[in-house]
Amino acid sequence: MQNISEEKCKLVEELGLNFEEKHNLPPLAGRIYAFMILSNVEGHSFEDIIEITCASKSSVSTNLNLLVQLKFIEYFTKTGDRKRYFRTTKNYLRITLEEYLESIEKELNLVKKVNSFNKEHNPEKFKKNKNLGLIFQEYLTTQKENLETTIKKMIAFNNEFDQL
Amino acid sequence: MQNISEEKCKLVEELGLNFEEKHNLPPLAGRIYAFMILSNVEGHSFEDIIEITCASKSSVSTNLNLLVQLKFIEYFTKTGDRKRYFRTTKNYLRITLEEYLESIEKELNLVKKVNSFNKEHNPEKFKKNKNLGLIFQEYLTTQKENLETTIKKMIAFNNEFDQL
DNA sequence: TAATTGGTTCGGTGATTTCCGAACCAATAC
DNA sequence: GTATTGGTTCGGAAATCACCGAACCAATTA
Repeated sequence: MQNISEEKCKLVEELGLNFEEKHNLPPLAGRIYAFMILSNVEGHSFEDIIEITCASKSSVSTNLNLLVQLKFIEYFTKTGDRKRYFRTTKNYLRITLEEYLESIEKELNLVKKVNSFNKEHNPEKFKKNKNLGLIFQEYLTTQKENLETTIKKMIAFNNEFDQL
Repeated sequence: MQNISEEKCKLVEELGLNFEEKHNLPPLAGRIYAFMILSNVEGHSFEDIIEITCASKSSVSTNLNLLVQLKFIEYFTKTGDRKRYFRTTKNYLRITLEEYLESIEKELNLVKKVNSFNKEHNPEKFKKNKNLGLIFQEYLTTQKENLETTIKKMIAFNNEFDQL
């Protein structure tokens, strides 16, 4: 991290680590993405990012393409300029939530499967843990609903914003 | 996976993978834990687990100890028997939720930090995304509350159960 | 045509992870 | 004391990952 304030640098490190974990990104991708979220500039060139992250051309290329492919970032061009400029996609928060939603749905299915497996094959155990299992299922369902309404809110907000 | 039905075997694989991801466990630990959750028997010996998982003594030892240390499982002994018997801890669901809670709290803090950073350093950007940021923060807060009430419910249920 | 720019692809290296086998240790059985 | 049982510890092998540099390519400029 060059030429950026210590505060920003630290926050990039922390936020980058978070993306790394939550979205299974390579460290460099996490840092690039974190940097963009904390940046005011609308569009960073390939070169900018090399300089800022102190990484090699090849690594930056790979990781930028990964982020584009996963729709965390997008790029645009300027006429008469061969460079590509990168920025976070407008919907990055929504994409994050949609990812969570998918993962919660997967877990909810799994929990249901486990519950029904134990109900059939280990009835004693199921009886003993029945209520806990149901509480957990209920929890996941609530999480799911919260996610769904939040995503709807975000979509509504974006639509409203686009019409201005 | 030896001597267990194909259905159980598949579910162990799936559930194990889930634990692996969600709790950052080594694959073998995930499978051991998954197997125990799907099992009726109250207490599996070291040998049982070696046989079931088809893993080496050393790996099983390491991973059992890891699971004990993380409080996913616990062991007990029988008088006149040197073996240790392992079972899932009674509170494994609650522990899972408490882990989630911690991770949500961390994320909520981070989001607040990012919001206040952008508010100070990138006011334009902050203004544009203000509402989205707040919606996200609100979402995290709701998740947190849901977690907290669920944990309380589980504690209450366990207390009630213990008194029987 | 030759040189430069913007970026990609490929082979390899160092770090990390997961598991194994062998040696080992401590408690019990003979 | 010696053998067996139950389990731990240690060194290393195989697999995976993140990153790098060098070679490369395609479009533009000189």
